[in-house]
Amino acid sequence: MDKLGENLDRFRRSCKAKGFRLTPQRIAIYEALLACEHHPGAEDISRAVRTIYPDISMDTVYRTLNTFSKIGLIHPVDGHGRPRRYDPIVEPHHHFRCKQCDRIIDFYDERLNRVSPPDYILQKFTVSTVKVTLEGVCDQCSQPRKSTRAAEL
Amino acid sequence: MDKLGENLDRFRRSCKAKGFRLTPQRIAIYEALLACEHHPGAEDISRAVRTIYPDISMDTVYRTLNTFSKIGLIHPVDGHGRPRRYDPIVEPHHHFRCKQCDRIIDFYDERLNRVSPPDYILQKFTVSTVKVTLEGVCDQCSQPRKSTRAAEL
DNA sequence: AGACAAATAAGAATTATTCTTATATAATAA
DNA sequence: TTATTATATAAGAATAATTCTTATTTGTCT
Repeated sequence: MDKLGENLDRFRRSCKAKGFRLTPQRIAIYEALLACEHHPGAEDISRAVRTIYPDISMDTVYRTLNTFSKIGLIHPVDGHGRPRRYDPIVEPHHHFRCKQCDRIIDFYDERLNRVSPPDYILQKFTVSTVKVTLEGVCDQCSQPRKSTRAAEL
Repeated sequence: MDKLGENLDRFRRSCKAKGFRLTPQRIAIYEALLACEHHPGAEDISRAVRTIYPDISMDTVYRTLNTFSKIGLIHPVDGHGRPRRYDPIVEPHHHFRCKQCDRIIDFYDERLNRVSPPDYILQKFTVSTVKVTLEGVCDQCSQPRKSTRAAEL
């Protein structure tokens, strides 16, 4: 089975397992999540899904993203965020965020996966996640002409 | 000079240097930033400043935080965030965020300061900041009784 | 002290998100 | 396969954080 199929399969199983109904809206939203690169927000998802279901409501998009998030099918990027953006990739990986166009680009690095907090922190707090996030300017925005900037400077 | 004095002094010089006026509101807001632990948001700042200037407007608080942020006197926590929270400490350090009470606790670690992105990323992107963020449950919230939780479970 | 650009207060406007309610529908069992 | 029922949905109101607009005030530099 290919990656997309695997994901869709996991999605169906997760819904079943938790007793959530497999509605066309949910399927379309999950497919849009997988298709949208650079970590879509509710608005991106809504736009993508509307090409198939023109009457989908924003509320459904938000509610569904929250639902998926609760089952662990997707993760909100950063923990804090508004407009909140989501990541449908659940395997360990890291993020680079472009300060200019606000794209968030995945990357994988074994070394970073193993970054660990200092002992005196581990003794005091229960640490469940360690996130390494890079910020800077992406390849597209570095080229003065072809920049696809979507955010303020 | 003590730490507080140093900071206030840097603050005055930064304002002068950029041609920003030294208004009582700005001074009060900057002092509140230094005094508030765990990375205050606009509401926290407003509450603190109101004890001295009861008529300060939320707009002034927001506008001033944006101004400070632009001069690099403070940094927004996380990059994305709403309610946005600020960090008046500009020396390199790291954050632990408690998922239960939402406190953000500073910690220092030389090893983490030296975490570096993989080469293939550095070749493609201009990386200006590397942030290591921990999430989990803090010491206060681990003690079932005395928890000071302020956020949803 | 006087002039002027910059900062402020007040409140309207905007944006992202959640809530409310009435209707529709997926899953289940008859 | 249809009837039942709990769950999901659409529509739009409500909320929260932030920004914008405008008229007024106030640092700063003469």
